Amino acid sequence: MSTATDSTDHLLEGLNPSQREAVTLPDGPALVIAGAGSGKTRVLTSRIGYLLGEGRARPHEVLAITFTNRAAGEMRERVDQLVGASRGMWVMTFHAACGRILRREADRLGYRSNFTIYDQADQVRVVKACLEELGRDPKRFPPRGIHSRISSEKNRLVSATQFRENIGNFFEQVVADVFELYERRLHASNAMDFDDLLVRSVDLLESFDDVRERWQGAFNHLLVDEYQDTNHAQYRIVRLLSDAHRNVFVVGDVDQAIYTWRGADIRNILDFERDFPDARVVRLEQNYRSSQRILDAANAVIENNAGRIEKRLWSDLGMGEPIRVIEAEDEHDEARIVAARIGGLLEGGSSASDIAVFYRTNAQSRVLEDLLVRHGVPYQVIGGPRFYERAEIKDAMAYLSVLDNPSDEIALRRIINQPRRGIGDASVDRLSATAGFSGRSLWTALEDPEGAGLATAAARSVRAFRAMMDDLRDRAVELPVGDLMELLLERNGVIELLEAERTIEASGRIENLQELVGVAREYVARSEEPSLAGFLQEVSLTADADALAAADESGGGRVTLMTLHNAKGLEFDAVFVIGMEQNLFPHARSIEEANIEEERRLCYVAITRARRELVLVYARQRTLFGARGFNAPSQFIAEIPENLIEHERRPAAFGSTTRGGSSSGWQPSSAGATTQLQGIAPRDDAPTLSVGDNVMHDQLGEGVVTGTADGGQVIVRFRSDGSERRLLLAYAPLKRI
DNA sequence: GGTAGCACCAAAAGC
DNA sequence: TGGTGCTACC
Repeated sequence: MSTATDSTDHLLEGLNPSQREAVTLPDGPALVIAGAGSGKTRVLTSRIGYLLGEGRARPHEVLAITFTNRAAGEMRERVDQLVGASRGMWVMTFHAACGRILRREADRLGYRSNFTIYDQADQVRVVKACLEELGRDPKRFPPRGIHSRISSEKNRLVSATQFRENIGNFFEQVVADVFELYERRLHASNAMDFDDLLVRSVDLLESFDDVRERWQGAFNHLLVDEYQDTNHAQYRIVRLLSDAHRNVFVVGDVDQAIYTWRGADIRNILDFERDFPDARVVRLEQNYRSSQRILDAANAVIENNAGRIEKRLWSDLGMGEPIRVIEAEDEHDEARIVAARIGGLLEGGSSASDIAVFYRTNAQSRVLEDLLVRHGVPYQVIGGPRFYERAEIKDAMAYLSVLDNPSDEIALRRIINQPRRGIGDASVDRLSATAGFSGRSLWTALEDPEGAGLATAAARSVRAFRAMMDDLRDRAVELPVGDLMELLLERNGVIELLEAERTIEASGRIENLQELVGVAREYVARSEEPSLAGFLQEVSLTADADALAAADESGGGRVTLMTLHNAKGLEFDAVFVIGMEQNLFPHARSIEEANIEEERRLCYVAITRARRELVLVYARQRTLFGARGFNAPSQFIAEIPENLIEHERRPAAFGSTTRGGSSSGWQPSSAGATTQLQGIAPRDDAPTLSVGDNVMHDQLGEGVVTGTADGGQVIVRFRSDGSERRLLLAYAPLKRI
């Protein structure tokens, strides 16, 4: 019998022997090799519960690291369900944990604890500004490229100075110059980028013995999920924080490492046993998700990779259905096949939410969406524009950033003339230059606009802006952040302006802003110590507020479309992978860069998402970037043993319009309503319409006239889809209602 | 200061 | 093909 006491018995119920072994391991380093669908989250949460139940750790002594906020939230929830004790426990991402540590120790590094966190767009903007200052042509040196180089150097803990010592060509020379300037600018703005959160934490822990000891003592158990996704900086943090107690419990799967292109270093997991020679290693190979046939396919494919830890998934769910491989004529045929098969599954009683379609590149979703709409299949696309990247949200957040940290020049520049208040680029440049001369911040320069040589009108606007911000800063002291947000939106006049616009887009923006106020209120209600800075920190580390939440809540009853990368961690009864072609998947770029192994891992991830049914589709020809091309079927198809596959080949297409029953009644809608009406005789009973009239269109439904134009044109916004169309009065089937 | 037109480019995306 | 970012204009 194990040493489990009554309080921990229930944590081990239903675990298989390997899972149980992992959960109950003694203190010391541990590596859990967790295959897809092997219950790793369960092992992690049970392990935490077990440590608490055994009295080996108190909640605040546990640091559990995940890679996404979502995963952190789920883990916290499951720990709560298990032992109801996640309060005070650090269950969060690397970035959030580092941010928290850095806020407390900021002064050691010459930062103020209210430092701002720049997101990707901010970072690129700074790079661009640096290039301009250095007089480098952004065409020859694209800011995004320079930025990504700087970021990858930082993730490898290479400083600007170290980088300069090893430059080999002119491009790197420019990168080195920008790198140095970029770091100085961020520091001057009391700002950190995402990489800084990790890099500065390493600096902090390495440079200050007392700080290191304090944080090493703060936790006595460190757990890391998705360890194969750690980059070098994160690896150093794990080492630094676990050095004293060495209770480091990492879970991962090399075969699911699909993020090396963004800095993840699989050597971290491959070398774990070298780093910790006394590490206990547990393999979780029993899969609770898929049929054996699906696992056989996954195993066979991944065995072609060299750099891996030997592992073979098995399941007791039976052999299941054969894997279907289908040849399509082109991407339209492919979409038709998938839509029809999905239709069949739905008729057979499957739930749409149990079905997913994966593709390598986002652009592939479009054709399929068309077909699903025609077939009346409800679907959702994961990915796309994110809540916190929308302009109005970023503007509102920039206001908050300036209120909290007026040194944040990027944020200040963003809002100083937003909404328009007559402070143009020229004025801002003057203010900034004046500030630069006297070594002050742009914010300080706003106190004396005349001193910077601004004209009276501009100076007045600057004073008014500064007065408004000062006032808001005063209010920020007592006002909860939700109320503060509401107040500033009222004061800066954004809502009023949007309301005046009276367009669909504007009311969408208002809704977004209201949602943001709601998010802030919700933050205040939920936090132990709500603050403006805390809210900013949380938001800047959250990128996906709506996309994934929406997937959970409104996702019921919808087929899910997403990229292969987004599929990690999810599972569906039926999985379709489209675009199974050489050059598309594996992607041409990966082939060029000899990165086939990572693409193969992506394929492994895709296959192992399926519970019962897996359909792989390739097209003989496809239009890419406007050009038609032929590709061979993906090499990964050939890597699946033939006896697991059932091939289906459609008879050669005769002409696409006559195929597919449910799409037959559909009429293609051409781009503009005016062209659609070509060849129809003009009518003479056309109504006279003016702006504001409500109208009815035979095909497009109800709408409102928003303008008129020469040649008898009328501009109508339709209620059904919010689209605005230019119609010819003489032809359009319109009547006033 | 706003936008129409045009040239250019094109993988994936967490924090 | 379609989205984006810059220039040239109003």
